[in-house]
Amino acid sequence: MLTDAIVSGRLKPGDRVAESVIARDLGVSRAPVREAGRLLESAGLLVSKANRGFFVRTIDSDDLDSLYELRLCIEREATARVVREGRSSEIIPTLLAQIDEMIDLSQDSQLIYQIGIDLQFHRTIVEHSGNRRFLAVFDKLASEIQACTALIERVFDEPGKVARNHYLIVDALETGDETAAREAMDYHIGVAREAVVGHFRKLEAESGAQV
Amino acid sequence: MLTDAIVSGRLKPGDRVAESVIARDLGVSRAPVREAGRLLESAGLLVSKANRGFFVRTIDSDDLDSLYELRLCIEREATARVVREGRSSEIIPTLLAQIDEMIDLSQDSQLIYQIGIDLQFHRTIVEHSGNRRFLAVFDKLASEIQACTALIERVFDEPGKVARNHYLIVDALETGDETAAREAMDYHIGVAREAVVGHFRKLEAESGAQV
DNA sequence: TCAAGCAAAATTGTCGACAGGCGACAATTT
DNA sequence: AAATTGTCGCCTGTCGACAATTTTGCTTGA
Repeated sequence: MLTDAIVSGRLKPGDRVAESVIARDLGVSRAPVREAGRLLESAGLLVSKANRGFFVRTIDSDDLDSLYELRLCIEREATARVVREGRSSEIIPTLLAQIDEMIDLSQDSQLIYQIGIDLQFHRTIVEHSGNRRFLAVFDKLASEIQACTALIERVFDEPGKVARNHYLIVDALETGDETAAREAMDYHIGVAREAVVGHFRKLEAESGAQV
Repeated sequence: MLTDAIVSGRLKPGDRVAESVIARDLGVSRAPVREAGRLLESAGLLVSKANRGFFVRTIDSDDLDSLYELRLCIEREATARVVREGRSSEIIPTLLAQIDEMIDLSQDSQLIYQIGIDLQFHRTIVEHSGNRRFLAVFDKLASEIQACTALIERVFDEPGKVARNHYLIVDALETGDETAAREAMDYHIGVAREAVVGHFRKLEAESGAQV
């Protein structure tokens, strides 16, 4: 719904999301708002406290680091599976197109949208890993990562370089070597993890406590 | 709530769970039942279809296998982390007590309860891994695994042996070798995966299609 | 000036009711 | 006899209202 858009950018972590206010704004009853709230809660974007309502989820850098470690576990295996199941050639055209799009967006300094495509690139791989559970977990992660990166002004110093780094993954997929593919993804996510978590720690230091 | 108990045993996968019926039975309005339903949905025990309501989640053996592969990814790293963070000695007494309990239950042929403690054993490790995200994913997995194993009559041929196999994990934790610990968990879950998924495939073959 | 207590406002949790959608069954047609 | 259409009933999705709880703001006293 529209609520996603709101959470993605406008609202700050910790902000209260009163269901009665949302209901008034959207001109609907509170019931559907509640439903949507639960949905966003299970997506990890909101938390609900008893008798207090919904709040935009706060996240500290340690938690974000945990998130990236989980992501690493999933995508590492997913990438290996794509190779093992022989799905590489099938998805490489899509992946290349997504890299192109990232590069375009990096030139226009459309960082938020670039990260969106970035996550889609990774989703394509996970989607074709043949493990549905991986995809379900990834989708939850991705929405949180998107929300977090939206908070950081300059996530990457060289967006174009980040975009082009994805070629290494495609190259590894092309070799057909399961281990090489796994390690390429390992490295790739490790770099992202360091960059994003690092920026986030800086943000924390500036504004005190959790964001 | 009570709903958990119902799902855990009584209801069969695919069964419809009409919120109005539940509401009547419990003597409350439909609103709180809906809430609980959403909760169980996000726990992966129910699925909801538009305008049709909730159904007990069906699962096929491939999906169960995916579940175990995900579990493997998580627990493997969690175990390594416990060693790396030096938390082993702190949790070993708890783990040993849980193994004792499993052995007791295996002698009384209380298989369902034994599996409950089994999952608690694994949860203890994940809980102390220092990665909150691992625990969140594990808890979701665990409820589904418990529900699945409840469907299988004889999950393990030698419950006592399964219980004692956990000693190998504790031993590996004691060595303080990260790799050894990871591999011990790898092996342990691999065995369980084979057994549970195997039994499940048999169950599928007997009763046709998905369970 | 500040703290504590109290009352009013706002917000959530729950309720019963109504409208719309879906599936099942019966009636009709081919 | 099989297939299609029409009808009925049950269930969900949504609504407005009330009760319980929390928050806010004001008053009162030191």
